[in-house]
Amino acid sequence: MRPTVHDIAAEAGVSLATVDRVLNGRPGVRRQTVEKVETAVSRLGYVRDVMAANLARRRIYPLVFVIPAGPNSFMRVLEAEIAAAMGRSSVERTSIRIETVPPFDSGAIVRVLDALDPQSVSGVALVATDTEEVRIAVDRLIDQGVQVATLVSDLPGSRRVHFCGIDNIAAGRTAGNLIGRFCAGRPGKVLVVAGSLKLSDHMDRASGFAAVLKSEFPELEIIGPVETNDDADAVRSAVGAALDADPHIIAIYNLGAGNRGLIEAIAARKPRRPAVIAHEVTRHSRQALADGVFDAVINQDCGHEVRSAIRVLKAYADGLNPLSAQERIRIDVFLKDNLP
Amino acid sequence: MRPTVHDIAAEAGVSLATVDRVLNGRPGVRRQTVEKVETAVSRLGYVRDVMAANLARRRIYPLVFVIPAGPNSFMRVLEAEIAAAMGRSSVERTSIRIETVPPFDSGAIVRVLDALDPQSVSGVALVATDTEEVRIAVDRLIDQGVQVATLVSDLPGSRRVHFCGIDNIAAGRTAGNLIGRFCAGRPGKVLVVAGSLKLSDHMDRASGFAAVLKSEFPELEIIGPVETNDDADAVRSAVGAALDADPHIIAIYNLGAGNRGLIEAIAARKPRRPAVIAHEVTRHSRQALADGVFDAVINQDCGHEVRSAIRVLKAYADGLNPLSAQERIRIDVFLKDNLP
DNA sequence: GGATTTCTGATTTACGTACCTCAAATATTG
DNA sequence: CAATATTTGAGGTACGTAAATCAGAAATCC
Repeated sequence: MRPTVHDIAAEAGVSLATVDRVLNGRPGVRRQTVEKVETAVSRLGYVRDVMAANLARRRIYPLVFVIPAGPNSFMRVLEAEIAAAMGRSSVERTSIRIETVPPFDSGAIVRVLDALDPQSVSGVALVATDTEEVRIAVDRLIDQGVQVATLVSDLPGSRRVHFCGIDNIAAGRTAGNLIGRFCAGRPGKVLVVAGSLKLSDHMDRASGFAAVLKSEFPELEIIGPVETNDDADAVRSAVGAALDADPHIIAIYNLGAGNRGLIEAIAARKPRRPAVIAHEVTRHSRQALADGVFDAVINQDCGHEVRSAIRVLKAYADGLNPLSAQERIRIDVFLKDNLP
Repeated sequence: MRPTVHDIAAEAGVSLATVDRVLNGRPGVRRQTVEKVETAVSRLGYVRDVMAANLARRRIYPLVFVIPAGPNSFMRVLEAEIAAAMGRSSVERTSIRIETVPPFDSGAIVRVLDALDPQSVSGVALVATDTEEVRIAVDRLIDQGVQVATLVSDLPGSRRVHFCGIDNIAAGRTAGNLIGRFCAGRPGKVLVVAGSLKLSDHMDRASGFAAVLKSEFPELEIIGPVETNDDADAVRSAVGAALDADPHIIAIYNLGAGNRGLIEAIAARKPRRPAVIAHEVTRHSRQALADGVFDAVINQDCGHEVRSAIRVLKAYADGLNPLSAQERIRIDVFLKDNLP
């Protein structure tokens, strides 16, 4: 049987009320007594029954998700996953709010973060733009006792408790390795398309990709990265222009969004068939895989990311450590055959 | 606020005791009254607070995992994951027992299943051998009210509530697609190595692989599948013999265990460098990826499988439906760059 | 030494559900 | 209609914790 607060009280020779004060960090207990209780806790291996505790304190976890607005389908899928989590909130004892901000606008993120009431929010998950002002706003929230996790794009140097996303350098390397093998020794050029190199995730993918090509596939030469601000139309014209200008392009790596534009650009140049790798399974990329327009899609499971963010924020709010293996987001590689 | 049993009682115009009898399927309630309560439940959207319920009934979930013994490293990793889950059992309110049985021995599985006391076991997860006697034993357990889930290898035709594993046909197709692209149009032969075609997962992988090669890469000819009973030494000699006998083998797909033997066979024939795809990330396959001996490894996350099995069995034991997106096991594709 | 202040104990109520008992109401049977 | 069986109500205790109150004990101050 696992020990209860009663056992702790008996073991420490104090009353239940005192144990409660120590466990919940309330004042009014002498240092000596605190230690007695703490040794009893560790001797008996007591762990608070979170369910009973939540029941007793009628706890709910007020969480806020800060994500970019706009047409980016990945972000819209992310939003849908958050909405799905909101549907489970009564069971999971959460109360989730979504705040959308204009994409690539760190000022807007800062304003949202600063407007939060630290008393009534226990955790925040945000898709971060990697700028100093966001970093500062995040650290300020943390100082106010709010748990902050980054989602999809990390904020290195901040004190966020967790990053719910993939290792984007490794993702870029994976794309490089696949492109290299798909080209199978044939020399040529690889067009790299990015959204914005101000996003740390895009930057990381580009550098991982370049590193692998340089060291393992020197016969492939990189063109780009071309920046498109994740706009499908910009992707279409950029890719189209590049393909028309250079017949030696035998592969394309789109490490950002705007897959629709990429698909259109390739479709308009039918007979050519470059090896194509893109990111994120969406309606468009799924179709492109099925049609043989994309060869592989690298994906992060945003359902997993959202659920993980919720679990992690709840755990930290309770002073617990999340299960790291469960919270690691995989770099999924999808061919048309293993699409979920 | 979510509704409680009290709200249901008030809404249905009956007493708390009656609501309790209906919700927990206890006798002594007129059909009419049952219906009154049930309409109140659905009108208010009542869902039982599982935490409070578990607290009240001091519930623990006694679960049994039935897995093969023997040196198969994947199974040993699986066992380690189960052991890790046992370490969390006080928090998760589970009581987990592991039963190991000789591999490929359906009689032994049946004996273990038959020996279970359905009163004191709420769920069973088993790595099934696909035979009629196992199917019958599983269905018998289910009739006795025990929740049964299959793990890693499914038992089609049985009434198991859930399969915690991957779609192995799709996994085989994925391997075929990758091998085909890695060979990039070069004609040649592909050696397929299997453990036992009596395992439905191995059979499925083989057929998925063959289907893709036939339809999309007709320039590749399949040799095998060679059966090795998942024994590394058998794999080594079989692969070695095949490579020596046929210089046209340009790729190898090992869809079963025994990767150590595969690595040894290839290492002994240094200058040749076939494209190699294997299954499951283990110590050996991880090293082989890093060394460039394997090109890709297809993996199922067995930590995920174990955690999922536990969640699913608990959910069904409570009469709830698990979250399907969360419980879907991915077909992971690992190159050396995206290894976890 | 008395008045404070600080600490501690004892006790109670509550969370939402399970499960038990006992009595009362209603339905069924002979 | 009485006797019985079935159904329902009312109320309680328990699970493990949180949080509150109130009274007493101990330490500190002047």
